[in-house]
Amino acid sequence: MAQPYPVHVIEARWRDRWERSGLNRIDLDTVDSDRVFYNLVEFPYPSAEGLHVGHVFRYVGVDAFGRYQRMCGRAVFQPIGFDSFGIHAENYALNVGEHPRRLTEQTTARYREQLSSIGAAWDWSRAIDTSKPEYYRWTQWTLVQLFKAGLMYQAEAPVIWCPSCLTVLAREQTDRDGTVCERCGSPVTERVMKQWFLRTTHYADRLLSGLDDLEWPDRSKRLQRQWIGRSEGRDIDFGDLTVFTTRPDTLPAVTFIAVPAGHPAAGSTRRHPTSGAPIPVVVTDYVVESYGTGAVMGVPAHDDRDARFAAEHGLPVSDAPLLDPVDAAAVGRPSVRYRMHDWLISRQRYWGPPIPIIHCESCGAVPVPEEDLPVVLPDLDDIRPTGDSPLAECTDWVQTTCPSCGGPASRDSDVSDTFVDSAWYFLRYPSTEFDDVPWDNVRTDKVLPVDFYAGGSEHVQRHHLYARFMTMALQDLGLVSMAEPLPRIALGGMIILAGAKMSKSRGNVVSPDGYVAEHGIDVLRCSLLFSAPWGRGGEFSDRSIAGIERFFARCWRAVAESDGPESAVAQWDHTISAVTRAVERMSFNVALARLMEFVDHVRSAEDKSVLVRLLAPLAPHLAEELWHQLGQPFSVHDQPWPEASSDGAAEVQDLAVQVDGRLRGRISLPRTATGEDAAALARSNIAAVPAKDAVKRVVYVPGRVINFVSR
RNA sequence: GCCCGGAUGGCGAAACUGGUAGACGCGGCGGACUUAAAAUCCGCUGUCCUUUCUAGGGCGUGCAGGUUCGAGUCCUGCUCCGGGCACCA
Repeated sequence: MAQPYPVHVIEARWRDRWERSGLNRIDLDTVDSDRVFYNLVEFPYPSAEGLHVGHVFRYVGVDAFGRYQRMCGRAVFQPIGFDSFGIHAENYALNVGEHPRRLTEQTTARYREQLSSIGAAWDWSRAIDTSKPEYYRWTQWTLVQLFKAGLMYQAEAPVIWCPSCLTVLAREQTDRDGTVCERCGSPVTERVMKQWFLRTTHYADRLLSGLDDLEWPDRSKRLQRQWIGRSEGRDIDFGDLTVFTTRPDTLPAVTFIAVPAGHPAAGSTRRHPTSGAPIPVVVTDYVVESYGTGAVMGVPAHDDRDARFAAEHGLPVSDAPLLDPVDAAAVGRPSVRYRMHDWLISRQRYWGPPIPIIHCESCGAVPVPEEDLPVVLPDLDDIRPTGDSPLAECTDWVQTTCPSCGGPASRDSDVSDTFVDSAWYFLRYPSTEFDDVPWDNVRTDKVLPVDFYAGGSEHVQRHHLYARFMTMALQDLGLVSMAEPLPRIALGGMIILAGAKMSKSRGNVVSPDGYVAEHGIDVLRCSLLFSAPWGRGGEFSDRSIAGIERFFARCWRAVAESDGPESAVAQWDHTISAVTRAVERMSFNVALARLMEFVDHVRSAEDKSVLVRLLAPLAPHLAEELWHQLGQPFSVHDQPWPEASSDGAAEVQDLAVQVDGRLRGRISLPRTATGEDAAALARSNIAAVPAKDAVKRVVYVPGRVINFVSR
């Protein structure tokens, strides 16, 4: 469908002008802290398939929101970057036989181009890339700080191992409930290795209580609470064997103690702490070694699982009376357990920041001195897995001297989890030009916390939690002043195709490129935003494109043409407040609907700039062009957001007339009319309204309904 | 198993805090303009019944109840779809 204007010429022209004029950048040195609006969206992992329309949907919603904030007078800081380290890139590189660095350069370049083409007001001058030494230097620095503070430690832990691929797998790289390797289908095994952990459990209570004050979706808070999984109970000693229970009142009815296979006490007995009776310690398949004390009281009379197990194995059931609350509260010792574990950050992989630790026979684990950072990831030719970390093969790199004693030592050959990269990246954006500190405290205090963080629900348990943990830890170390970096989060909906999330492996990725080439980015932006509320998402469809193109053409003509006498338009107020409300709650579909209703009135309007300004966050290029056509100075995006001049109460509106709650007609009168006026008007216009003495009650809701109740 | 979200025309959806269900758009049908087409514009478009052709009425937001003058919205019990956690003591 042809537009009445040259779409691509206009879009290219204005995007170029915005970039040259620095429209999307703010001066962080001179800006007033109160005006800063840090509008952040989770930075993408640059995958090989390129940006798809689901990304575009998420990003343009965030962009529209940021542009709106800017017109409301905020100094919007809207950076973007690339989360380019990680297993996904590494695996893809292995599959196609390329080096991850080269592949990442390609995919990042393509992402940069696509992200630029969507017309979002990114501040590209502050872009970050987690796989670049100038970034991961500070990721490593952060780990060194945590290590020095005792928040990073090494311990033996099981990892998932694929005996066929000779590699450690992440849980996400397994199929069928973590039992087989997703790449080769072989059954996976467990292997115990020494690994690095961050002490997230130390912050469990603060991570939990901090949630109360956050402006997050209830869903997010619930998921994080569930993930942290705080559970209060008692530790009870059965001799040398301690159990954890949340039901100390059932202690008298204990008939066995359940432990997992391999437990040293399996097969023995312990004395019951109160009755002294011998209690067998039995192996069950339902006790988790790593939770609680790894041993559980078996109470068949009060627990279904214990009852089933007792029945199957001929164990006795006790009907001893339960303890009353006072006695129960005196049993054992109070104990709090968490489902959340410390964060295992070691990855026996290649494509990540080397863990900045040197192992020395005499000094133990020594952090790399800050002046020696970054520990640069060596450029290995062959990163195919051999059964050990790829970096361990690189002996020139591994062999080093101990920073503490100067003796021979070796570098840790693991890399850190990608989630470490993204746990602090929001601190880096405002300080990208500093190469002597990870972030400048004046900058950080001015710009953070993030005013609006737009993410996906897939990141609630991990990324959002790790970001909070990291910030709390850094606060305790005196390195940042805030505890909560992301006080306001909104979760964007996902765009799916044929019922599934878009991904290359499913072969259902829809690229924005074709649509942009054919219709321009503003049309794609608005048709995506029009098809569903931003927070919901849904099945991808290009059906709304035709409607958006017609709407744009009507906007163009409404501005370019005039008919009849020009007059002030009373309906502006209604439209302005409706669009404002819709944008505030990210319902851009409704904002567009209200503008569509209104556009034809603009032809005879005195002040057409209102339409153009309301359109600016949604269709930034078209609005800029229309603004220019109106003879207004560059840029529409610097203009104030229109304000409604009245609440519209005096306007004549329709009022529903009901009898006993059933609709019987409609009358028109201002919302300011009294109940008497409304009742009289209804009675004279609508035959179904009963006589006065037959009415027991009249319910009048101004502007909505008048209901005559006869029963 | 536990927790959560969702279900509204042919389709995407709207409905502020319990107050006119289906805004807006797509698609469809009919019409105007045109030699014709495209584009554009106008009208109709949940469903059933009655009709003096102008309307009037019944039903209708997954199902069954309830509260209320009034329920898509609140409550109870279900069905289906999506998501999270999962032998977590």
